[in-house]
Amino acid sequence: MPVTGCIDLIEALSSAGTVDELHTVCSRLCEDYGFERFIYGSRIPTSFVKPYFIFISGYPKAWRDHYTQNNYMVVDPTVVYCAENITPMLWDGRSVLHDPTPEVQRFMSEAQDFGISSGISFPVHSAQGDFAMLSLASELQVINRPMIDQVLPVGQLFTAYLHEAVRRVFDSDVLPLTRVELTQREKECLLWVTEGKTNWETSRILNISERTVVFHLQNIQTKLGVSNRHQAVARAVAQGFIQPQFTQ
Amino acid sequence: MPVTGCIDLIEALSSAGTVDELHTVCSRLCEDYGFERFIYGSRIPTSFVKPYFIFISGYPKAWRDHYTQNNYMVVDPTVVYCAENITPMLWDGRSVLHDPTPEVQRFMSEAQDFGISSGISFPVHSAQGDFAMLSLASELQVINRPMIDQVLPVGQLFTAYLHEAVRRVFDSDVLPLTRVELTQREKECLLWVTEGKTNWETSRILNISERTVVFHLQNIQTKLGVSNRHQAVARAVAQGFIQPQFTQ
DNA sequence: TCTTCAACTGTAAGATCTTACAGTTACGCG
DNA sequence: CGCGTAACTGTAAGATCTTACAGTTGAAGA
Repeated sequence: MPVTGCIDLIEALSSAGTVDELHTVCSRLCEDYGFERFIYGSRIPTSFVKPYFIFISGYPKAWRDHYTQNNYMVVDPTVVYCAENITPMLWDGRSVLHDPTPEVQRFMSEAQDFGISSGISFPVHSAQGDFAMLSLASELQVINRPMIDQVLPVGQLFTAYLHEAVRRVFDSDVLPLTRVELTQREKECLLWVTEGKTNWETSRILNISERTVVFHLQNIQTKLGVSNRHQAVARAVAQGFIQPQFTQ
Repeated sequence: MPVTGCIDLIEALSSAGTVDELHTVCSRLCEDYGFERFIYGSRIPTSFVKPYFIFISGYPKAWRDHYTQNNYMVVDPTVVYCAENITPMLWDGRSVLHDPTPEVQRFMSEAQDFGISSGISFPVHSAQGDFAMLSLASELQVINRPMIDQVLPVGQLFTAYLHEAVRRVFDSDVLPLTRVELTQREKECLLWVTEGKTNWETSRILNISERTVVFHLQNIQTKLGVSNRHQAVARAVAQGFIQPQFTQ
């Protein structure tokens, strides 16, 4: 059934330079694998209370508006699932969801009114703390297994490349996501903070004065634009500035 | 070429209950897609300084031992790449790596002495902060494109299911990774700490006394088994106990 | 050579967190 | 009705972080 090779689609993503081009590639994936609609969304941990969201929507505008107005992200079972998992989720009006709450049932039935009846959602989580997902949707009441089996591997890979492409496009085009760099020493100081060490303890570990530890941590706070050490730790960990060590 | 369907392999993962069974499924993937060797590894952020590692190795034992003794995780370009990225990495002795350092060149040549010459590595990052990767390796000097194009989509999906299965097996079998639960209120308090708020500010936001904020944060520290608030924040963020909000 | 930057250091007042003490209230479950 | 649990509250001493002041040193690049 697929007329475009999976590799071709991925190359198309890599060479896309605008959101519109990405939209087109997603539409092609949809068509090729027998779905009518798609939507991509991602959440960037610029803040925990008010993160930054990116959407590329192939869903009906009316449904998107309704969705946003009702803050359906917290209800949508595909979002809830994908935020916690790494494997795809199949969904349709009935069988797939385990004991849906009335709220979720209402949500699914409303979606169906807009032609979003069944589909598959692919989650992605990045080392930089991004959460992204791509949903492919169909008007079919019940999910079509053979169709799914075909799109399953391709979709998972595609979604990873799609998110990578989105970040590339947004980092160059749309400004609000500025990446800062921490120096080696700053990361070292921060590492020991995440391990529960005090300034003094860290100074002994790194063999520098306590004042210098404070100095580096102050610089981190300035660079990250945060108001205290707790926020700096949260931001740095969430965005992958420091990762668990490989060295034992 | 693949004799086993991709879906069958994934079902085999889901029904596996031991590490040995997972090992067998990975071997089957290898065979089916024309690779000789595989290795799966994951890093669980139990601590930033000394995280917990899990390996399922289909690599020669001698090479594994040599690798561990030399702490090659910090040199291995596939690990370095996968720790930062979400898309697969193709590798072989020459072309694929951009300006390898002498250290990396030596590493690649040593690997080759053990029959690890080229291959593909699939990264996975989970919402719980796990980092995992699966490498499929071949003795071929130069990477075989048609072979790769076939395994690319399947490998990405398989790796996600593999990691899920590994966590399932380890959570039930091997004890050291005990998951704790934070209450709703505890998460709320922690959320505002990650946003840089003081105890007093948080108390105003949540409409409780400052003492109660302290109380919840103390409970979090006890539950997570950490020594202060910074470590609690780092651990909670790293392990996905709190995620950026979906509600605007 | 001049500039930039990482890395480093000291003092001190004030803000905030940590820890120890000792409780109350409301809810669900057996 | 007892038990466990989430959620809540007060006081106070001591530990730790934050912010303000004001710098030096060495290496890399223009």
